[in-house]
Amino acid sequence: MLEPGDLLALAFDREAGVAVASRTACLDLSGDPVSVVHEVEQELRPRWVWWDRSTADRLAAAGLVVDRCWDILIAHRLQVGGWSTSIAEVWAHLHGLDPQTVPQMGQMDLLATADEGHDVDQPSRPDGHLRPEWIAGAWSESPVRRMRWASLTLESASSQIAQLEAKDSSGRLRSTARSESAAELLCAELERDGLPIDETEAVRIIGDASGPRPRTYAEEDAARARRDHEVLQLLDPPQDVNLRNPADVKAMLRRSGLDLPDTRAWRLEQLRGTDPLIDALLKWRKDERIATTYGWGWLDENVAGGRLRGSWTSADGAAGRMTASAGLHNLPAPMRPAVAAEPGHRFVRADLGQIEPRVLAAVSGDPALIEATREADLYRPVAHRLGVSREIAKVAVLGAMYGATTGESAGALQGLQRSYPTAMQLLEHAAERGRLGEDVFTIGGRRVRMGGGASPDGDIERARSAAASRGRYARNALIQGAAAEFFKVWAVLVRRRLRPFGATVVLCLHDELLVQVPEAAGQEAADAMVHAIGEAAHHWSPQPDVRFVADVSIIRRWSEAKA
DNA sequence: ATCGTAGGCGCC
DNA sequence: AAAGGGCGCCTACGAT
Repeated sequence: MLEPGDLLALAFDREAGVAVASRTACLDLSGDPVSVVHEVEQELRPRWVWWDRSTADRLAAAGLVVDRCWDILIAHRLQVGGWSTSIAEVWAHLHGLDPQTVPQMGQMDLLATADEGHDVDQPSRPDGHLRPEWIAGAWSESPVRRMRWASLTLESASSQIAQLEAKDSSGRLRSTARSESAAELLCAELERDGLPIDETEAVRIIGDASGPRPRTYAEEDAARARRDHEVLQLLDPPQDVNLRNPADVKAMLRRSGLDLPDTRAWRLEQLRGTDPLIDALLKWRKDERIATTYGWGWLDENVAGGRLRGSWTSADGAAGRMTASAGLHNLPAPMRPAVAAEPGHRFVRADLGQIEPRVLAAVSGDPALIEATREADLYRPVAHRLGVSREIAKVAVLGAMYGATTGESAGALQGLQRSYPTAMQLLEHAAERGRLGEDVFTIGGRRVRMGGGASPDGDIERARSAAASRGRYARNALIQGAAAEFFKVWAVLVRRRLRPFGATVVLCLHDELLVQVPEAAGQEAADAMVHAIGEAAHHWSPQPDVRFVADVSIIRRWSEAKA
């Protein structure tokens, strides 16, 4: 029988059945696959191994909760960068097969012929590649196939772990692969559960911004024309301007005596109050945003049964941030009152404070910056040390991490280099690699691809600008990527530690977690979320003395959180 | 018609 | 205070 051990490969298909493979046994478990997995989870607490998100999705759909896992594709992407990959490619990689010869799904018919005389109950073909039809689902068709699939899953993970440890003896890569795997599982659950929405409130907000729900296309056009008219009526010689065309808007403003390089909001915002046209245009854009992106169509398409659902990826961004669709990551502030805990429940919202400079202190090991993290407001000691205002210090630190070169922060940059040389050197080194087109690596071991080096010929100015852009990108990726890794360690710990309270994570937002919890458990859950920060830092931070802080509140609506 | 790109804005 | 990094999603537009 199965014994307590670390890795336990899982071939799970609710309809077909379930097989598991450990180092000592391989079983096709008959009966109810859901209760079987549940029992094994409770009794053995294994680290479940699977190939990709499809297993996480199946577990989520079955309502199964497991804690520890290893997602082979997630671990692979961590090492090769943000490129898409597949089971077939990772298999080929692990077995030293030529990636060019990986069979495609479209070739299945041809392969079936070429396969004649071979045992199609074997997962791999004579040439060593995995059978595409197995990957597509044929692995689950019989007990023997399920067991073979579980076995090769375990073998693949084991050899992947061996390769990964040979590359990184610190164990950091392995640790990142674990937390990133759990984050991928969390994404499957976020996708299934969605974010609680008070639909009545959502309807009210959308109605206020874009007018009542149109019943016909004509009504929709009329509402659109009404919004446009608020701006166009201010034009002295009456003109027909397409407000949705930036070039037209720029020309319109020039005719009104405003010559601007572009029409971006921050630029117009500085002119607010100087010209009614500017104010009207800014209001038009806010309303237009709600009407087009977060209006009736958005509500119909993404909100159902009191939940806003979108797709979640755990590391889609270049530097490994989580991404989400359907507005989950960019819901305008005026719409946030619609995000409301369900009856009898509360949200616990926690966001990591000043996460990027604290992460910079951790990954660089800069002693002076580590010292600054001891303060709840890190920018204060930095300002004191530089002899500048807090605001200037903040802009300078952020500018150093984003690659700003001009403006007020440029002066303070000198001071940063003198006071925090270790941190600044780390950033500068990353920027230099980026300019040269060389990949950089986050502290957790994620490869960030720089996509092609310097172009050999052509416009020198363009090449210079592209190199500078890559430099800024690399500089930021190191920090943003590390922050994303730390955040995910925290998020998956919260998922596990808060489960006894009946709490579920309902939103992950780069440095912010929103958890829904039964009303009575609010305070305990909030305390546990704060405690999990220290635990996450213990797991993740290369520097034990770096302090991470959070702002936590127990609220009914997302909008109630502090500004 | 369908595609990719650019400008723009929402959030972090 | 400056306008730098990331993503998703909108519209318009030029190329195919």
